[in-house]
Amino acid sequence: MELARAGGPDAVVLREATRIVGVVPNAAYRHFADRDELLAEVCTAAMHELADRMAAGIARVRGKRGNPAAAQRRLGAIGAAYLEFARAEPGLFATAFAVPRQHEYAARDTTDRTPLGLLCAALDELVEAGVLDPQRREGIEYPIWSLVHGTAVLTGRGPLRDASDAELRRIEARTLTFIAAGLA
Amino acid sequence: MELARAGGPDAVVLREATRIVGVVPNAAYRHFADRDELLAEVCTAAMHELADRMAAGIARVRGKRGNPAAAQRRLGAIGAAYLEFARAEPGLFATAFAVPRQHEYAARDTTDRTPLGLLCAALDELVEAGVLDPQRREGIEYPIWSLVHGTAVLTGRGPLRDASDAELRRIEARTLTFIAAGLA
DNA sequence: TGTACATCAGTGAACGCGCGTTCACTGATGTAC
DNA sequence: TGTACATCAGTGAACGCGCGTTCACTGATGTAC
Repeated sequence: MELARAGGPDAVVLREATRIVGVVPNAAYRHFADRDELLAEVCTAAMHELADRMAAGIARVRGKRGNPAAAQRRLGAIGAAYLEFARAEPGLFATAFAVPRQHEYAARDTTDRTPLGLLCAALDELVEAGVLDPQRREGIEYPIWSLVHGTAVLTGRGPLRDASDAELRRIEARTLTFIAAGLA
Repeated sequence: MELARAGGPDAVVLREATRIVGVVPNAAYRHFADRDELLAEVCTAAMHELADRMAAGIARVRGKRGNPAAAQRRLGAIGAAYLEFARAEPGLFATAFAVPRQHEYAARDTTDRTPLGLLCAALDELVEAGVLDPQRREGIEYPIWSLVHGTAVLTGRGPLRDASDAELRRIEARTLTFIAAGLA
């Protein structure tokens, strides 16, 4: 995780990991079949870290379930936490999306706190609160996820990475506004 | 370009490139300062390739400038070309976004066919055609770009990569619909 | 209560590999006088 | 018209590096009888 945090998935190097732990390189093979398995576990952990931060963002919003304003703020908190994680931890963010496949962590089951699960729950609440038309609910998690993810990628490692903090904030704000417009 | 097409930015290996050309490895240093400079040029070329395909998609749409329906179809063609490129050429797509910074290719100047430039031009036409409220025009290229890019990334190398063709088509369709909703 | 044995994390040494990069060089091509 | 010289793409040989991975091993810990 230390390596991924500092340098992304490519920095997850088996020998270096054993060095950090203070152990001889081949000792790693007691715990992982090979380098790929090590990386896969780091990726999964990074994805959980992201989900945890999103869940924390949601938890910080007061207001009981079903309240329209609270439901909207919860959705906003999800997006904000996602973007914040990508900005604060670019290495972990890149790593989270480097290997694992969908079924491993994007299940709709919300109990295991996956990013997609949390988003779906928030959207369901929005329907429940009467903010989002039930007819528009199905599958709308994908464009929303894409929008936030795209913003994170373009402004992170992507072509917009050189934007100033002010520009960045404006771009992120527009992203969240656009989602609101798309839901209305 | 061959290497990037097949394996993304990491596959752009100096020695392998010289092997393909049929030349001794150090001959490369007659043309590039080092491996990074080689990669940078490949990235730029990949980005141009993307822009070219987008431009070709636009050109395929009939209807004169300012016509509302044609303007909308042109915007749709841009998004479709972007997603099509990401799907058909995942290696080049990843490479295009691996290194270059914004100012090198995302200028608003439309004459040099950059992705952002083409998108902005299409949005300007949408305003001109009376489809998009001029007040909403400023900066709206960013969420739109993010949305399409996010979809390309999540369904390409990302967690949604295992989706079936049918699911993929549905996700892409929802992406374009969401954009339309966001513009209305 | 004591002994034999299995388990298992870690050791030490070594492997082959492909990489980027440096060096002094050659030999063809074009240019100046 | 011919000769001297600069330019420059490519050569051949070598470097050090860090990587993932394999091998036979040790030594502590826990368990069965």
